Amino acid sequence: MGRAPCCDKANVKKGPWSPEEDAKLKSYIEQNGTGGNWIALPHKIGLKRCGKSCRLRWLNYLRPNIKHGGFSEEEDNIICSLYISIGSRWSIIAAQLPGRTDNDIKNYWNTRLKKKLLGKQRKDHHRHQARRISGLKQESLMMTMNKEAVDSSMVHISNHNNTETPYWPELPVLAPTSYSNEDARSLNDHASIRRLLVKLGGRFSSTDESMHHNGNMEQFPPINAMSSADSNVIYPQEGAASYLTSTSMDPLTNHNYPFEHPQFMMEGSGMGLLQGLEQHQPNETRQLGLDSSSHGLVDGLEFLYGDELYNNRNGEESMTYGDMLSRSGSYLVYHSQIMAHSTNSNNYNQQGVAQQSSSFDELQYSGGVVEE
DNA sequence: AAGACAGCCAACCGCTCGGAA
DNA sequence: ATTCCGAGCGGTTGGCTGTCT
Repeated sequence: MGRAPCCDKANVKKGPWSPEEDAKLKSYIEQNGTGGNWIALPHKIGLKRCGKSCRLRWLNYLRPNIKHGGFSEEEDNIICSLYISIGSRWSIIAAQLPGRTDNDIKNYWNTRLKKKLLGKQRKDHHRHQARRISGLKQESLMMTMNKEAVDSSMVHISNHNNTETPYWPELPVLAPTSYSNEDARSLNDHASIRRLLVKLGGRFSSTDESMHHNGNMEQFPPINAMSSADSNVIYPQEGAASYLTSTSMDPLTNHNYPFEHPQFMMEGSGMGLLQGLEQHQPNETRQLGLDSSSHGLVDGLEFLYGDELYNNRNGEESMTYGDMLSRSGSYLVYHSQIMAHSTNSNNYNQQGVAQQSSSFDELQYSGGVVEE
């Protein structure tokens, strides 16, 4: 026997909302809030609508400060990079874009962004194909060697080259907003952030865990350790230094991204990454035993890495796929922090209005040290 | 001018999760 | 410990609109 419906389908109106219905719902919620019960709400105000439908209408359309359409380039970048990091978790992505709803972003992705990226990919595919081939054999060997790490869903955060400023897409500054004490406490709650990341498929391995004492590093060698003689493995540092609490530095606009100070590694990030990539290159990423088809991994990341990736293939300093993964993993961590922060700082008032706080200032985590 | 097609987006559906009983 | 139920989420659908032929 199936589950009982949430409302009487026969007496419920479907389809587009009329202005009158909108007005009724909006004025009621603005005056009284949702009352914490969407199912009962339509009966209270005499709407022949399902509670779920009311909730959706409010959240996606009637709620104050909702933006529709007109996505900026910066928003595009955030959506794309988060999608690659975490996949289709639209609510989390939406939390990073004030005024945007998950539904809006989902629609935008499905109708425009995906095509935009795939179009670019197809175009660039032909342009770059020849260049790829030359570097492919060596890279695929490395990736095969790293297969075990990937199979373990592990991307170990490492740095391609400490002295080199990597190319990262420009990201918008998320304007700091004020916090209540409670918000600040919650933001400083490492455990809650970690829980979120665990929930998202990742794992903190921070200084309070035994990562750098118990041989985990050996168990999960850094993915690019074999791509260079001096594996720039970053180990967590004892005596955690606050990174983002330094006030003069904007954590987003300069290049001192959190992943330059990683103190943790992520499990599952590789799978999240690949999950996202599979949308772009299903056949190729599916074979992610990372054989010669692993160049598919690169496709779809071009917008993150620019042509540098391909251009470098001609030079001596060519970026390896291991580097790619490392950077991607770092980027994931970076975004995971955004997510963690967002989740902890987003709260909803009684009316369901998102109280978005985007400051990074309260998000503390320990710094890292690079072993050369 | 009109039919076909594609794109877009609001809304629905069904599932999972978590809290309350 | 179990069941129930509402909230929330992501995937999908259907209809409207614009463009092409």
